[in-house]
Formats: sequence, structure tokens, C-alpha cells
Amino acid sequence: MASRTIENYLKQIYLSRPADEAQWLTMGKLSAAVGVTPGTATSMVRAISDAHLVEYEPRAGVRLTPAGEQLALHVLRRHRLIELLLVQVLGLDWSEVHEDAEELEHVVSDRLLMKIDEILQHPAFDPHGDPIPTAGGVIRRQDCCTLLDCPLGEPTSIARILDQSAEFLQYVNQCGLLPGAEIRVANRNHQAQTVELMAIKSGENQVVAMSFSVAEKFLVQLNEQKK
Amino acid sequence: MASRTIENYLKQIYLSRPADEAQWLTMGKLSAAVGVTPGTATSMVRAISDAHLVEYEPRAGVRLTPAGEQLALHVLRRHRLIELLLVQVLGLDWSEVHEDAEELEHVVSDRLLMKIDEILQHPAFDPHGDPIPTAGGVIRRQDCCTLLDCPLGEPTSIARILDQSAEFLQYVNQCGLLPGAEIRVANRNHQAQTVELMAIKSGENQVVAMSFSVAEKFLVQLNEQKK
DNA sequence: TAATTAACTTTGTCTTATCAAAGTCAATTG
DNA sequence: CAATTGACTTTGATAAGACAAAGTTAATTA
Ligand SMILES: [Mn+2]
Ligand SMILES: [Mn+2]
Ligand SMILES: [Mn+2]
Ligand SMILES: [Mn+2]
Repeated sequence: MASRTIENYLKQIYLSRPADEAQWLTMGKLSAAVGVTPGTATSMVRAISDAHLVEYEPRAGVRLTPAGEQLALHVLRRHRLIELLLVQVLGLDWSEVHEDAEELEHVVSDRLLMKIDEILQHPAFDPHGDPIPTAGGVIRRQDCCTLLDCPLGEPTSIARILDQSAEFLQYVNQCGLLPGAEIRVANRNHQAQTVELMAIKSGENQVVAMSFSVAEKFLVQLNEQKK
Repeated sequence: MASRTIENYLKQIYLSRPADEAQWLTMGKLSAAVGVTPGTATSMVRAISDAHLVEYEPRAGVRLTPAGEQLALHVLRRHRLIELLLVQVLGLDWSEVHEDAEELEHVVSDRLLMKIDEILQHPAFDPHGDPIPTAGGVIRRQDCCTLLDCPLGEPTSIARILDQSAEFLQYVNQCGLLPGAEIRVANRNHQAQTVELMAIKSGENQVVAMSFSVAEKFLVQLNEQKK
């Protein structure tokens, strides 16, 4: 069994992997993501590579093998199911579940995880809108755009929040922009670098404005129009 | 913060402490309880003693300091609240929650524990009838007797199961002798070394017989007669 | 009282995970 | 093309936690 340290490395390698699949994750990025010195990351990655969970090329970087990716996705599944359990069943605020999940993800047994999955009725997304990998290690790709790319004036919904720091999530709470919230992007001001949008909150419209850099942290989906 | 290793040692020192308060727990008992070699226990106890959580006398044994006992009781509180959560909220069988709780007890934050305690409505006992220490580290002493000592013929209830191996708990399940079950001890046969009792199960009486050595594993309480 | 033995402690070694600091490589700059 | 620089790797050290095996005690037996 992989130690909790190895589980954390694999998960970070998965989460920090470059968008371009041909690229490898550099050791600098990885050591920063895991929170250790570069030398530590190098020696750990060597060990993980001996276990055939990653490929490692000195001075090039690191990449998950299929076995390593499966393990990473299982950790991610545990993390996200736990986050949802903490919010939906135990009533914690979504801005404060991450730290607990970070520990619990290494300790929850398969048996317990199955019960959690059942109770939550096999959910597809965690409280932040992150997709939950299936028990088989498959993750569904969402086709989302950010508040910067999405069409103006059309009814859309918040799908996912990319900045998951507690402070930012509390701000998101205040604006009522949780995943699932219905909105309409009113306008983008390229001079002011701001986005203005309507949050449709129980019939009432609330106007929210944010900078481009913040708008990028929201993924949205066009509302499916039932015909 | 105490490491999970130290938490486990403190909890075992608490649970394995001799009934006679003047006695010290021997290193042999402790190393067996924790599941390490005697040498390992000696060196760990030395370290824990340096942290003033236990007193240690070579060749005499080990005893918790007040600070160590508080820590042990907090771990025990976490363990037992978690067990109850797993049974009552997540629907695991009470015979299979111990292993999960053994890991989770080191990882659940104070914040999360408070939520668990709330949801369970501040319970006093875990699924096996073991008392749950308060947040302040106080544990209520139950005045119970075993199926060997308790009066014959009077209506009593199962209060606590002392053998918590999965196999034994499954047997207890079959007999319907879970904590809270109403029973009446019919007879003790000192020649055959057996106890016969009635389990009052939804009106119907079911007769159960067990040896003295098994009867000792059940703690019972006289039913309070509301006048 | 002397010999034996069981329980305990010590010693030496191992594994995992970490850091600081020194060394190396390769990409950029002049 | 040489020099410089930043990113990475190596080396050496440390801490926690564990085991095996050798060495001590102290209690029991003779
Ligand atoms: Mn983690
Ligand atoms: Mn999440
Ligand atoms: Mn434990
Ligand atoms: Mn219990």
C-alpha cells in the first residue's frame, strides 16, 4: 500500500500536471505543490518511480504511469466524496472542509467510502463543483468556460470554483455564486478589466462586479433549455 | 501536538491500566496492547515520559500523568464518537467500525468532532455501550454488573459488551443482546458453568444459554422502574 | 544461598521522510 | 562561444519509529 506521503505526491502530480499532455511536470512545480524542498521531491519521486507509479527523467520532470494515475484518482475520489459528506451530512461550511479532507483522504477504508457514496447517492460533483472520479477511476471532463469566455446575456449557471482558499470561498458565499447558482453575464469592460453579472437569487436579481482575474476563477455552464 | 503513535500509546496505557490504581502498567502488557516489541515500547515510553505525559520507572512500569490522561481521554472520545457516527449515520455494522475508528481518531479535527457530537445529540455511549468522555475529559463511571453477578429473575438490560472482536459482536447480534436489549437472567448452573437468560425481543421471549466465561463479557444494568 | 528464568532494557541497525548546503547541468545572455 | 544564472540533483545529517539480538535485573526455584 502507498504511504500517505506517496498518495499526496501522486495527487499533486495529477492536479499540477500541465494542460499539454506531452509536457512533463517540473520538479520545481511539484516540490512547491507538495510543500517540500526540491531535494526532497527529487528523492521521493525517485522512490515512487522505483514503484512504477511515475516516470521520472532527471532535469525533465515527472509524469504518472497508468497505475499511478489510477491511484491518484482514487485519492481524489476519497477527497471529494469526503468534502461533500462534511458539507451535506455533517453541516460544515464548504469553505472549511478542505483541510479535514486532506487528512481523511488517506484513512477512509474502501468499505466506509462505499457507504459514504451510497448516502450521498453517488454524486458526480463535490461542493466546489470539482468532478468526483468513479470507483473505477474514470473522471468526466466538463465542458465549461470561465466568466471571461462565456457568452453575454444568456442564462448560465456557476459550475465550479477554481480558487478554493477559505477566504475566497467565503466571498463567493456572500455573492451567492455557489455552484448551481443561476446567473447572466451582463457586460465586460475591457478598459476597467471588470465583469458585471446578475445573480438570480430566489427571483431577485443581484448585481455583482469583479475583475477579470477573479472572473477567471469561476467556471460556468450554459443552462440547458428544455424544449 | 502528540503524534498518532503517542496517541495510540496513551490510549492503550489508559485502557490497559490495572484496576488497582496503585499498580503500574507493566511494559510487557503495554507492548502487547500496542503491538510492538518490548524494546520499542521501552524507548517510546521514555520519550513520552520526557514530554511529561507519563511517569516511567524502569522495571516497574508506566502510569499516565494528569496531562497524559486528558490526552488519552480525548483520543477515546474521538474514537467512540466516530464509532457511533459510523453506525448511526453511515450505516456500518457495529462489528466492523473499530478498525476505521482506530485510524480516524487521529485525524478528526476539533471542529469536525463538534459537528459529529451535535449530530449525534451529545451521546453518552458508543455502539458497544462504552462511555464517551465529555469534551472536558470527564468519563462517567457506570455501575454495572456482569451476567455472572447480576440478580436472577429481575428485568435488566444489556449495557455494554467487553469483547469487541468482530466475530463475537456478530454472535451478539444473532442473540439480540445489543446494548439496550431487555433481558432476564433465568438461571445459573454452576456444575455446567452456564447462564440461561431470556432475551425479550419485541414481546417474544427467546432463550439464550452461554458459558460463564462468555457471560462475563456482558455488563448489564437493572431496569429502572418508573414508579 | 546459589542457580535459573522470565521480564525488561540496551545496543545497533533499518526505513521513511525531511532539510541545508554543496555540486551540476543547461539555457540564456553578452 | 564563453560566462552567468536558475533549476535541479547530490550529499550528508537528522528525527521518528520500528526490530533483533545481546545484556541486565529481580524474582523464583532448588
Ligand atoms: Mn492529503
Ligand atoms: Mn473540492
Ligand atoms: Mn488508533
Ligand atoms: Mn467501542
